[in-house]
Amino acid sequence: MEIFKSYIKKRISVTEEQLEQITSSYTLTQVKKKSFILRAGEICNFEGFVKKGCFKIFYLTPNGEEHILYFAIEEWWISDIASFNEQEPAQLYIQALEDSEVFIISREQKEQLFLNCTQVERLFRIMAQRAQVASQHRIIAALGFTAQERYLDFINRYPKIYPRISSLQLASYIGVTQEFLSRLKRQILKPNK
Amino acid sequence: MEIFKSYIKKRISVTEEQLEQITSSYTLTQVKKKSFILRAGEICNFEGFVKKGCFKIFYLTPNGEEHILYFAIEEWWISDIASFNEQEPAQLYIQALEDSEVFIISREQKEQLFLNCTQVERLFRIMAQRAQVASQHRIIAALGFTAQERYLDFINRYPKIYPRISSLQLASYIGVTQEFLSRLKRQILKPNK
DNA sequence: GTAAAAAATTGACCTACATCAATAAATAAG
DNA sequence: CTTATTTATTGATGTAGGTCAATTTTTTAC
Repeated sequence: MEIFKSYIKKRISVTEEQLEQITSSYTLTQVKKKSFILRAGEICNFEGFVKKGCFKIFYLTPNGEEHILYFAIEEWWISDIASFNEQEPAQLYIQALEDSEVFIISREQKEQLFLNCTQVERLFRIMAQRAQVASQHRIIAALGFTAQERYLDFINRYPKIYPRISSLQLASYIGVTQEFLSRLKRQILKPNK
Repeated sequence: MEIFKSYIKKRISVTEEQLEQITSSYTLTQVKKKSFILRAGEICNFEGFVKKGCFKIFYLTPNGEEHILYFAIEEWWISDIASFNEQEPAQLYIQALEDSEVFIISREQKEQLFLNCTQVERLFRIMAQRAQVASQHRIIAALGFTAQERYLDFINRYPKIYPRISSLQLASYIGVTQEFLSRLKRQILKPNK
C-alpha cells in the first residue's frame, strides 16, 4: 500500500485519515502473466493502479492488427476510461505482460469516494490532464516522426519500460512491423553499410 | 454568455448563483482571423472557451512542418495544458482561422474558482477524461489507419468542422501532404481509373 | 473589377515501410 | 537435457505516400 499512498501524497494534500479512506476503497488483485483484465466488448467496471508488474493496453482492428496505446508498469493506471465512465462496451484490451498486482476500484466505490473526499476529484483531474499532454505528444510523434525517431523517443521517454518488453510489443506501440523494427535497430547500431 | 452557461449546466449540477460565479470569472476576448492567441515559447497564462469562431492548435517541428492537434470551434476549449499548469514554455501554437470570440480565464482566477466552487474541479476532470478518449482514438487512427481512412473518419466525426477548414489544414491534421490529400479526394469521388 | 496571393490539382519520380517467406536464436515446457 | 514454441533476423519485392515542379482555380485586397 505504501507505493500507492506516497503516489497520492505527492499529488494532493490530504490528512492521514483521508489517505486511509482513499486507499481502503481499493482492493488488491493478482493478475497472472498473459491473462486479460479487460477485453473489448465487456463493460469495464474497474479502474486500477499498478502496484507491481506490467500491462499492455491495446486496440484490435477488425482484421486483427494490434495497436498498443500504452504500457502500464508500477504507478500507472489501467482502465478503459470511456467504458468505465459511460458504462458502455469497452474498445480496449488490457493484458498482463508479467505476473502483476493491481489496486482496483469499482465505478460505485469511486463515486462514493468523490462524495466523501472532494480532493480526490482534483487528483483525477490532474492525472487526466497529464495523460492528455502525453497523448498529444504521441499524436505529434505518430503523425510527424519517422519510425526511427519514434523508436528513439520511446527509449528516451520510458527507459524503465523499454527493457521489460519484447521487440514485438515495441513494434506494435510505435506502429511498425517487427521486421522493420529489427532493421531499424541494426541501422542504429551500425550506421555504415 | 448563454452558450457557456448551458455548456456547464449540461455537465455538472450548479445553482444559478454558482453558475454566475463561474462565468463571471471569465473575460470575453476578440481574436482576429490569422492572429495567434499563443505561440510556442511563451508561457500560456490562459484557458479559453470558444464562444464563436475557429482555431487550430498545432505543433511546429524544427524544420517547419506543421502538425495540427485539433480544431476548436464553438464549445471547444483552447490552451497549452502543460504550459498553463506548470507555467513552463508552451510547445504549441494557437491561431484563429476565423474572426473569433473566446471566454478567457487566467491561472490565478482558475485556482480561485476551484477554491470557491468545488464542482468546477469535477467539470474539468470530466472534460479532461473526454479529451483523453478522443486522443486515444486519434493515436489508434494515426498508427493503424490509412490516409483515406483517417480522412473519412475526420469527416464523419467532425461534420461541423469539416466545411469550415481548407484542404491544407485538413492535410496537416490527418498527417499527409496537401498533394496526396487532393489525390485521395479524387479517388473517393471516382473510384474507377 | 482587377491584380495579387493563396489554395487546389496534376504529373513524374522517389523512399520509407509493408509483405511474404525462410532461418536463426532464445525461452519455455515436459 | 531436449523438444516445442515464441521471438528476432535477413532477403526479395511491392506499395502508400512524399517530393519537386508546373498549372489551374479560388480567395483576398485595393
